[in-house]
Amino acid sequence: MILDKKASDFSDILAKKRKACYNNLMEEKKKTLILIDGNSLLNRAFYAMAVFTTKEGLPTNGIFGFVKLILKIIEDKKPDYFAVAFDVHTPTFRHKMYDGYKATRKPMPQELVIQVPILKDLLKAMNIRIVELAGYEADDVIGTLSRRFSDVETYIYTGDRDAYQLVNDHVNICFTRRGVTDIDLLTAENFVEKVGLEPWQIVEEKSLMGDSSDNIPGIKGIGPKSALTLLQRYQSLDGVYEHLGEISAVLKNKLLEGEKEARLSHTLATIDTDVPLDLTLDQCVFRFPLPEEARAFFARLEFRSLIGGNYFTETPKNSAATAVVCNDLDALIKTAEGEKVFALAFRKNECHVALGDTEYILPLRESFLDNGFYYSDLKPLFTALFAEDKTAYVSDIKALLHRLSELGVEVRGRVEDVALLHYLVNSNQRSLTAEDFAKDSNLPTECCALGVQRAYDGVADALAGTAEEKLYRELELPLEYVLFEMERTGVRVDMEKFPEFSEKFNAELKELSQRIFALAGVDSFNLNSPFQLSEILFEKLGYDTQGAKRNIRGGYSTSAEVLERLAGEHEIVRLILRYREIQKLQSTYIDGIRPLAAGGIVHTTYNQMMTTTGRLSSANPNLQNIPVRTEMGRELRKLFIAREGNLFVDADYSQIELRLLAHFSGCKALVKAYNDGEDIHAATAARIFNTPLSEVTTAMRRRAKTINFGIIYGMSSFGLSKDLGCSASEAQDYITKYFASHPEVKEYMDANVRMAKEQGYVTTILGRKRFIPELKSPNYNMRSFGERAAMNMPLQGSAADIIKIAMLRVAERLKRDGLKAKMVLQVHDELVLDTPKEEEERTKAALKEEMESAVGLSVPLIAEVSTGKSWYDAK
DNA sequence: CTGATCACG
DNA sequence: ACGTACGTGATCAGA
Repeated sequence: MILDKKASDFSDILAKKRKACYNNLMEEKKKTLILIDGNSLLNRAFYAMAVFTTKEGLPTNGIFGFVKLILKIIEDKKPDYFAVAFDVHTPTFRHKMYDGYKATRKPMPQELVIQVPILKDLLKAMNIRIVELAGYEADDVIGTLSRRFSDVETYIYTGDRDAYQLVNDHVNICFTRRGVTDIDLLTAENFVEKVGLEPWQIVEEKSLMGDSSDNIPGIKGIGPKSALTLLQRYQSLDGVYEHLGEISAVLKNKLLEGEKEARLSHTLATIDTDVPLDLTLDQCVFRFPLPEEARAFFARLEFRSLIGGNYFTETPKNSAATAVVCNDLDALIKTAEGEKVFALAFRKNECHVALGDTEYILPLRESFLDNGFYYSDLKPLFTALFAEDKTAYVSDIKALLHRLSELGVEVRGRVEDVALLHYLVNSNQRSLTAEDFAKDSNLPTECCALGVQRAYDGVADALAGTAEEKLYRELELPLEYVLFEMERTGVRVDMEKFPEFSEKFNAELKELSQRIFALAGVDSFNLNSPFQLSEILFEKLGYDTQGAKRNIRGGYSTSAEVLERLAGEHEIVRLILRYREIQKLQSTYIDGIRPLAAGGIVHTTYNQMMTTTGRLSSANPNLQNIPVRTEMGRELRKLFIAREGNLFVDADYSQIELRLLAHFSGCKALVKAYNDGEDIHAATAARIFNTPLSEVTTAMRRRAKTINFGIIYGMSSFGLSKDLGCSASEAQDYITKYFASHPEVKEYMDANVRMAKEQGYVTTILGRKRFIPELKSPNYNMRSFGERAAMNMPLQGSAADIIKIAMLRVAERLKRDGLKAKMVLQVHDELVLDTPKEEEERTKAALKEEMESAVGLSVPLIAEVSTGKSWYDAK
């Protein structure tokens, strides 16, 4: 018996139960009405998180936050009636009465303005009533409805304190602080306790103290404190003026002088609860679940996390999908043997296998007490599944290969990876999980394996014959196997060296901190706290901040860049810089890596779906940022050693991105310089400074080198000036000169930006795409960022493409030539092999050849090879 | 859980 | 008028 309980049936029952419960509540209780101040909450939601956009560049963060709030309200309050009120942009009676009304308010940013009409459309799709009336604000509309519909329990959601005045025995305020998730509930019972006043006194309070956000004047010199005291004694504005005689002279004077403003403010702050609205309660009926159009709308807005929820009428497609818990492994293996295709996913403590339209859930046990299977029990199942005649659909093949290799199962059949395929379609979305794919396919999360398979089918059909498909099939998918081998092999580390470094570093840290404390004249402070350090340097010692940037909490930056400017004059700053350097080496590289090097081997994880450009990234530990730039840091590379009897063979692409720039732009000067084997930075200097090559000084060469880097990053004069240590105008001068002497580079960069704007994306040498929605942003900084990314990605991404090709070729070549070398590291433009000494020369030659012939460019592609017993020596 | 800082290409 | 190089990951402090 395979079937234990049909999980899908089970979830049906739960859904029915939930609905029954919901209906019961509705009948017993007073009905519930939700009123939302649309503008107020959209604002809150917008500013609560960073702007994010859809793939096409439409900002949606405000809408997303708003919708999340609505879904939470639906869950918490189970509303029977629902309405969202919006302001209409025509002058209201308040503007007519007082020119200054809301005059100080900042206009909505463009990114928010465009979200308003979309939010309204979405609310319509969700069947939620929108109310607005020219000449009135959302507040007035809400006030009116809250008074008119008096036999329902009303909850008003707003971030505007004005609405407090509406609280009564059937009207409650849900006040949102910081964003929209932190909600403060105000009711008739708790109001006085929380606010210190009666609801109606809010108007009295505002007429005294005013309201800067609405630019309501109030009385000059009266703030929240005195307003509260006055009202607690005399209740109202009228009461205050009736008892002027009892009030101190100073305050009395203020009150007399400001009486006119106070009376005006009173009217402005009073919410109109009698707006001529033509709306009945029945027109605000809210129905749950939400209509299917709402789901479609969510999908269009790319609200991936929301479309899978149980908010909607039904799951239209995929109704054939069923999930079952399996407890008979043998029967499942039999079933599997009869299938040609399956999907596999891991979720929580479960292994999911999809065969046909059925998803089999195998609970995994960690201890004797758990139910389910031990992982090792699954070996026969996996052996059957990964047989030659079958195709597997999975969502992270490399992780799977590790799991299978632990069990000793060999992959004989075909394996497809949806997550990888999806990454090639949109590199802006970080690696997706099997559950994400279930959501994408409108499946419940327990059908994650089916989700993987259906998502694959959907994407693969759409990609047939495209560059993405080719990249996937010929580059990225085969590379998964190479990376898997690299990770599994790992890098040998010299365990004996850790304590040596550690002792040296710790002793020096101790001494440095003592000297720093003494120089600062304090017992001690936390040197690792930038905040405490800035207090010592810039407040206690009073050093010149030299316009150092302030960070968010008002402290001055203590970055190396700032400290280095002070180091010349102050011994303590030099010591701090040295402390920082050693602390970094100790914490990140010694303490960080040692525990990950069990058995003398570190196994990093290469993430193949992380970056927007196509590069790999490395984590746990990150072996792509081992120090090299300073001698002390570089010493740490002695930790990484070749295996017994072996050597590291290390090859670096020489200036690959600059060579790609020459190739893509066709810049005659660059192409010629590379083909003639010139020193590229010196040659650039000669052209920028209009000097014969023989007269280029080292200083000129250094500048040219910096400029060459700047070009690759889509440089600005400001950024360049910072690196060059010159003024922005001087830097601009260099840029002008560079582009004048390399006009093709200018054209190439412009073309990249233009293309990115026209088609929405840029591409690499292999056709890898990066979408750049920032280019459509109304925000200048975002757009500028997009332009720089458009200039950089084709270079950085093509370099990534090329080294990936090289890795495949090297792996094949080693196999073909019967060499025992193992690839162990990739650092963007560098490959490190661990090779038996006897094969050093053959391996060196093979590595260099394969790397240099990975692609044909209009300039030579050079890899510089070296060898050594440690990574330190192999340079 | 975010920001500051700093390691790499 | 206004902030700024491109791409990553790890650690620590301090809400």
